[in-house]
Parts: sequence; C-alpha cells; structure tokens
Amino acid sequence: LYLFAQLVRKSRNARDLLQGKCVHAQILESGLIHERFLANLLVEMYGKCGSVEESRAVFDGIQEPNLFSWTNMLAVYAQRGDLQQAREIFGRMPEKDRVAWNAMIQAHARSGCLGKAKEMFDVMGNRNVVSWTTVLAALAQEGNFEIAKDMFDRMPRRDSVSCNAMMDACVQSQDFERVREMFFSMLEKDIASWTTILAANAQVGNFAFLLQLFHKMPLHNAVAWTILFLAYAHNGDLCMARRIFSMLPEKSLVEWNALIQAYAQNGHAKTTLKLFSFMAMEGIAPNSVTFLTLLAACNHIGLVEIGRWYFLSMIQDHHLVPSHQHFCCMIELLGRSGRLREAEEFAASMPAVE
RNA sequence: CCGCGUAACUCGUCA
Repeated sequence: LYLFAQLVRKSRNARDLLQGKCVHAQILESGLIHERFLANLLVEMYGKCGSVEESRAVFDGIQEPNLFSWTNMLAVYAQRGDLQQAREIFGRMPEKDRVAWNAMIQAHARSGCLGKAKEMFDVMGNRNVVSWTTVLAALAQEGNFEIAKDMFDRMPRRDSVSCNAMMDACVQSQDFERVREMFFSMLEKDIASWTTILAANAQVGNFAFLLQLFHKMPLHNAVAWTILFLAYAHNGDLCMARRIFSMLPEKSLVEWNALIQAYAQNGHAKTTLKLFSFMAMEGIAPNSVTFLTLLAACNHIGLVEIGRWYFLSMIQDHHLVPSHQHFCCMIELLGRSGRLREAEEFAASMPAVE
C-alpha cells in the first residue's frame, strides 16, 4: 500500500534505522513484501540508514528485480565507495542506463579511483548534468580545484546542484570572492546553496554575516541549525548553542557529534563526557567521528584512562574499526602523558596504512 | 515525483 511507501520514505529521510525496521516488519506481516515497488524502497532506505547488509538481504529477496531494484542496490554501494560490490551489481545488470553509469562513476570516485571515474565519464556517450557534477565534486574532493573549475566552465548545462558543488569547490580552495559572486547571481537557490554559503562564512569566522544570511533564508533545516549553533559555540557562547540544540525537532547523530565537539573545543571536559552518555540514553549509536572527537578531547585534557576506555569501548561495544586517526590520537595521548612504552606498543599494533 | 550528483559533525600538531 501507499501508506507503507510513505512510512518507508519517512524513515529513509529521517535516517531512522529503528523506525525503518519496524515498517519493514509490518510490511512482512502484511505480505506486501512481494510488491517490488516496496522492496525497492526498502533497499534504498536501509542503504541510507547505513545498513548495507539488510539492504542487500531485501534486494536478494526480490524475485525479478527491475531497473530500479538494480540501481537502488548499486547506489547503496556507490555511496559507500564499495567498488567491489558495485562492480558485481553493475556487471549483473541486464540493462545499464545512464543512471547506472553515473552511479558507477560515483562508486569509482568514492573509492579513490578518480582516474577510472574520469575514464568512464569520458567514454560515456550520453552524459547529463549529473555525470558532470559527480566528476566535478570528486575532483574538488581530491583537491583538484583548477580542473574542477574548468569542468564547470565547460558544462553544457548547469542546475542548482552543480552550482552548489562548484561553490563548495570555491569554498574549499579559499576562493571566497567567487563564492559570494556565484551565490548572489544564482537564480534558483535551494537549501543547499544557502547552507553552503553559511558554511563558508562559518569557516572564515564571519559570524555577523552568517547570522544575517541565516535570517534571510526561506527555510531552515537541520544542516542550517547545526552550522548556526556551532558558530555560537565557536564564539564561546555555549549557552546559546545548547539552547538551539535543545530546540531541534530531530537530534540525530551528526547534531550530537557537533554538540559534543562544541563543548570539547571550549575545554569543558566533564560536560563533553556527560553528553556522550546522554546521547546513548537517547538511543543514538556513536560512530567513528564521535569517538575521534572524544579521543581528541581526552588528548587535550590529558585523560589517559578515559581515552583508553573509549578506544576499547569503540571496538568492543560498538564494533567500530579504529582508523589511522584514532590510533594517532591514542598514541599522542599515551605519549604526552609519558607512557612511551605503551605508545610504542600501540603504534606497533596499528594496521599498516589506510 | 520507487533510482544517480551538491551542503552541516572528526587532529595535519591548544608544544
């Protein structure tokens, strides 16, 4: 039914895995799981909520996958940069349309194979604005700003997304003059155009102008609010930051991470750690960014034991794989507190490179 | 209007 479709979309948009699972269970109960249309939505929902396994499980249960089933599954792998799985799906697709090709370009770009991505792009006969934007954003991501800007100039067609991607490339390359110019000359600004310029002003610490822009925006979403409360925190106004945070209708992982970061960066160790447990109480599972923030905070304050505890908890309780950065934080933490021996052991137990 | 691209949170050193 269309009611179910709405519910799945809602969970997908809110990135609410728990709610998504509930809806999935209800769909199973009603026997409507054989509606391919619903299954396709579930594949997408699980992907966006970060559960690749369940996404794949639903996909594998589809009797006769159609083009949407295939591309939904492909997009999940592409977004995560899982090139191997993406290739497998792409290879099995009975027909590969432009959308599938674009997704494959993204899969290559996200997995660090920018060269291959560009190659596919060059070989493609029916490129559209999405193909161009995918490559442009990937180039900017890797720091190839000049080539990215050149691509933008050569694009046959542009829309708000490609302009936003270009603006972000200018932000990253510190070309703020062009950011302003683009923003104010854009005819169709969407919410991402606004948040991009907010982020640009946050980056250079232009708080007053950021505030002005914030109030001029036609509507405010979670991204805008997060930028705003972080800006207050950056100014040392934790009170206001916290007040904004508590007003937010949906407090998801990123908002929590941002709040934790806000307190950490102002040196409020106790509150930082407390917030971490509040977050758990709200049923939000921490991710690797959360732990990196916490470890960095421990590092600055010198909380060796607690840092070590977080590191272990991250692996044992949350089944996260510590990255290069997590290890570096721990080594620095141990080293700074004079535990050179342990620091060395840590360094030795570190996986090669990343 | 079931699929692809853009925006917010993380340490390249608060020594």
